[in-house]
Amino acid sequence: MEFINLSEKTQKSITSLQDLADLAGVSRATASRALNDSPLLNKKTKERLRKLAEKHNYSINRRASDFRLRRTRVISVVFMLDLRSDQHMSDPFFLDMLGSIADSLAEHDYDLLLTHAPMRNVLDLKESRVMRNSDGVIFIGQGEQHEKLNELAKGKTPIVVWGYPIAGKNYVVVGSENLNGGYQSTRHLLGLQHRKIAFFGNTGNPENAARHEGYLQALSQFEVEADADLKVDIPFEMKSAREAIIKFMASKKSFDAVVCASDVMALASISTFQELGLRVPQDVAVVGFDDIRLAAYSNPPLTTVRQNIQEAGRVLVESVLAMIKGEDVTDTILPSELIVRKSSGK
Amino acid sequence: MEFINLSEKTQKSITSLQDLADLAGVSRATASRALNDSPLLNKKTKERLRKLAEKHNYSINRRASDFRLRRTRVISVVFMLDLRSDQHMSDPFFLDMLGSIADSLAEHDYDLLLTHAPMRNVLDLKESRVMRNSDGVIFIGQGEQHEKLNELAKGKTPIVVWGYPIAGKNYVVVGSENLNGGYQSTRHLLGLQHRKIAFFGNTGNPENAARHEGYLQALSQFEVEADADLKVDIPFEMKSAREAIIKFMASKKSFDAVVCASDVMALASISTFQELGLRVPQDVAVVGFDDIRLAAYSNPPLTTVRQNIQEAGRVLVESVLAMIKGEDVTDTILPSELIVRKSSGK
DNA sequence: CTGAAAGCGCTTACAG
DNA sequence: CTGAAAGCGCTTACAG
Repeated sequence: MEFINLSEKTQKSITSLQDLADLAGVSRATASRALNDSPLLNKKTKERLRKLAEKHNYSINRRASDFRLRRTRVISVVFMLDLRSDQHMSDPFFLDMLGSIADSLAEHDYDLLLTHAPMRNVLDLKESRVMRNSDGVIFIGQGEQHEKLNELAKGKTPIVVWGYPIAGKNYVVVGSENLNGGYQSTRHLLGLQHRKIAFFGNTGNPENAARHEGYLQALSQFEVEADADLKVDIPFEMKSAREAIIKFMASKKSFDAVVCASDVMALASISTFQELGLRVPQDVAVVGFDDIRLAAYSNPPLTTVRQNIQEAGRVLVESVLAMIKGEDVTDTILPSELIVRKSSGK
Repeated sequence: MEFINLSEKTQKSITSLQDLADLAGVSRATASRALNDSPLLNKKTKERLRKLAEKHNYSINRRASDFRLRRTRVISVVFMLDLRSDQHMSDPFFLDMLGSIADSLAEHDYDLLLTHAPMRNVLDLKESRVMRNSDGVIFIGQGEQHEKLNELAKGKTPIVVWGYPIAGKNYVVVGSENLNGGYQSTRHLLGLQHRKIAFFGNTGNPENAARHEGYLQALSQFEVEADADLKVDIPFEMKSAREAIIKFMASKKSFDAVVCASDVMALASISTFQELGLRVPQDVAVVGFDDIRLAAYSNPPLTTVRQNIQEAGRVLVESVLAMIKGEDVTDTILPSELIVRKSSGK
C-alpha cells in the first residue's frame, strides 16, 4: 500500500515570471515591473509581488533578462602573457590584481570571465567570445602589442588596459607611476653610495621602459654615466630569469646594485646571487618592483616600489563600467611608493 | 554637395541566423542545422551555408544558443577562503590552480566564472548566481565546511571539491595524497636525525589534518613520541603566520625541525626564524607543502611536498564536466612527491 | 532532406 | 496603473 503525498505533488516551485504572475493573478509584465522596481507600478502591487517572490524563493533569471536586454553583465579579464617577456600568470602580482578586480566587479554585480592564454596576437580576440560575450574587457599588461590594442579599441566593446600610456594610444589606460618608481628606487641606491647600478628587465615592455627611463634620470641627476652593459634584458619568469642572470654574471661585468622590473625577478636575482656566493645587500644591493606580499618575507626582506593593487583593480573596473555607460573616461595613473627594507642595505 | 555611398548603406552585416538564412534563401532551421553540423542536413547545403557564414564572419550567438538550450557553459570556481585559516587568495598555490583550471576549461570551451569572497557559509550560495548561472561548481578547499558542502551537493548543480575525502561526504573530491605527503616529509626529517619535529598548521582543515596524521605515523614508526606542544596552530596567511610563530617561539619550547602545511607558511617560518637569529637548516630544518614556483628560489631553497597542480586542474574540470553529462564520477587522489632542497639540511 | 511553428524567460513600447 | 503582444537569437519536435 502506498501513500501519495498530494500536497507535495501539487506544490510546484516557481521558476519563472509566468509562474509568479499566475500565482498572484497578474500579468507577466506586472510581475517583471514589480521585481525590477519600475516606477510605473503601484506600490501595493509591487510589495505584494515581491513578498510572494521572496516567499517562494524566486528571483529573476538573470541570463534571460540579460539576453533580452542584449547585455552580458560580464567583463573579461585578459592577461597579456606574451611569450617573449615570459611573465607567468603565477606571478603573485597578477593574482592580487585579479582578486582586486574580482572584488570590484562583484560589488557592481558583474561577472568575471577569465581568459588565460598566451597571446601572440590580441587581434585574434576580435571576433572571439572574449569580445562578443562580454560587455567590456580589461587587459592586464600591454606586452608588446600596443598597436594591436589600438586596433581592438576601435571595436564596439570597451577595453581598458593596465599598463603605460603610450603616446598615440586610443585606448584607456590605468597604470602606476612607473617612471617615478624607477627613479625613486635608483635614487635610493645612489644615496647609499652605489654607483655601478644595473637595470634588470625587458624594456620592450612599455612599463619597464618607463621604469628604465626613471633609472636613467636618477643616474643623470647624480652625474653617473649610464653603462649600456648594465642594462640587462632579464625575463619576468623565475626560471628563465635565473638563466639570464647567470649568463650576465659570466660576463664578469662589475656592479654593486640592481634595480629589478618586478619583485619575482628580484627574488630570483637574490637567490641566484646567493648561490653564486654574493651577499645581499653587502656585495649587491637589490631593489624590486610591485611589493607583492612575499616581498616582506624574503631573505633579506626586499626593498621595492609598491604598486597600489587594490586601488588599481577598483579603477580598472570603474573605468570599463563607465565606458559601457557611454561616459568619457580618461587615463588614471596611480602613485607608487618606495618601501625600504633590507635588501638595499642600511 | 554630398555624396552618399549607397553600397555601404545597403551592405548590412549578418548578425543572426535569420540574416544568414535570408541571404542563402533557406529557413532559420536549416541555417541552424548547418552551423551545428546536424546529420539531418544535406552535405551540399551545409557546406554552402558554412562558407557563407565564414565569408560574412558570422558565428552563432553563443548566449542565445545556451539560453535556448538552458545551459550556461559556465563553470564557477569558488575559493574557500575561510576566515579562521585565513589563507589568502594571493597564495601562489591558488593562482597556479586557477591557471590550470582555466586552461582545461578553455579546452572544453567552457567559461570560468570566478568567485572570490570570504565564505562564512557556503550555503549562502545555494540560490545565488554561482549555482544558478553555472552548469557546475569547483570548490577549491573545504575549509571547515564539510557538512555544508554535503548539503549543497544535494542540489541539481554538480559540484566538485578540491580537498580531502572525508568519510560520509556525498560530493566528489579531487585531492593530493595528503597523509602520504606529511608522512614522507616527516620521515625525511627523522632520517636526518631530527627528533623534535614541530607541525605547523591548522588541523581544523581536513587536508592539514591528514598531513598531520602522516606526520604522526612517521613519528610512531621511528618510535618518537609526539609532543602535543609541538603541534602548533599556524594560519596560512603570511602576516598572521608570522605573529603566531613569534608567539610560539616565545614559549621557548625546544625543537629542531618543522613540517609546515604550506610553502607560504614555510617561507614565513624561515623568514621569522632568521630574523630571530636561527639558521635554517642548521638550527631548524624546514619542510613545506605545495612546491610553488617560488620554493626553489627561496633562501635556502625549500624542501617540500609537490602537489601536481596541472593534473589537479585537469581532473577537477573533467570531473565536473562528466557530472554535468550525468556520468558517475568517483574521487581522484593524485600522488604527491617529496622534493628535497636545502631547507631541510644535507 | 527541409520548413513552419513553438518556445527558452524575460522586457518594454504601445494601447487602454 | 496594468496587460497583450512582440521579440531578443536561437533549437528541435513535428509534419511534409
